[in-house]
Amino acid sequence: MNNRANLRETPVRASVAPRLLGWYDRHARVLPWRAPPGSPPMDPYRVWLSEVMLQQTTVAAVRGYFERFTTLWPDVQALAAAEDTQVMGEWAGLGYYARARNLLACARQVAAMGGFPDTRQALAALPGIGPYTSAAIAAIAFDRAETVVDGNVERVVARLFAVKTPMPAAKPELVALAETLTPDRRPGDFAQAMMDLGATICTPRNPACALCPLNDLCHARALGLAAELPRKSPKPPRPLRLGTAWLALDAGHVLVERRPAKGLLGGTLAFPSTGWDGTEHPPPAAGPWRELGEVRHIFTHFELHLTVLAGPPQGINRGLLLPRADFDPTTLPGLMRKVWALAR
DNA sequence: AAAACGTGGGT
DNA sequence: TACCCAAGTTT
Repeated sequence: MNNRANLRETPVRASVAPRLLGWYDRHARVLPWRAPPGSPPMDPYRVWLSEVMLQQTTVAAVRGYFERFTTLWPDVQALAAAEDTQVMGEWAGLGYYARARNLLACARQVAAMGGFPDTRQALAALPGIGPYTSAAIAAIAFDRAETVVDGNVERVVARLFAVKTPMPAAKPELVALAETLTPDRRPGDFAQAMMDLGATICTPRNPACALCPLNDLCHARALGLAAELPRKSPKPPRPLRLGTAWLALDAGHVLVERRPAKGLLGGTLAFPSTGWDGTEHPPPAAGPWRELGEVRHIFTHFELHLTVLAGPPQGINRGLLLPRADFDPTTLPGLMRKVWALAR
């Protein structure tokens, strides 16, 4: 019998959840969207909002946004009634703007339904809620025994069972293994415990195995492989793209435009620019233009160098000429904040 | 099913 | 500096 089959057998496998829950009772991080261990579940609205914000995003980055959103919109009905542009403006800087568009679409569906559905399947039918988020809301907000698999859980499980298959090919195997660990009692706390363990102990590099409540069960540790798992396939190189942005402004006005709803920075407020894939666009005003400088920005799949030109807001052929008093640069995405910073 | 989709912090 | 990574989803 190999090690993995052995670990799957009951006594060892069944000890994971109690062990982890005991650790969580003592070490759970305190977070604004989280109920204390063993407490009644948090409001589904806050669970959902935090989970969407946390998709591919750090806890530190989310805190302020979560605070502002819940202050502005204390429940899903309030959010459903919000203006699209205000929600996009409040999301600005957090990234992955499809999340904001889906968030609002989801809020409106949920408000129309009279509240959040309480099953994973029904949750997964809503915009912006996929396999991870549906399981997380079902487990954390509704106490359902769903298995929640994010990047942390993948790493913990890959190490616990010493899965050497590279990601992302290993994903189905890791999900199946994770399912064998999910307890019927306190599944929400268990899910958060797995994620906390991955975030604080079972970290990508330099895992703190000596502090891990599961260290004596961990096959990767026994094999001296903990820090090397999960393995990953090599990433493709990041290409460089070039473009131009135009800052048409004077003492009283700034020219901006709303980007198309789909695609990169979809639905966000921006300064007019060329496409960044070689697509040319004419200047949005008559000029003359002078070069302010260059902005460099790293996206997930390419690097952008944007030449920024400044000129008077005359002979305008597109966009929206905003009075400076109505222009708030904090409603711009990160790239466009860098462009604006050049003007000051 | 591979690629698109942001950003900031850590090493 | 360069690269990795973070509570993924959509098409």
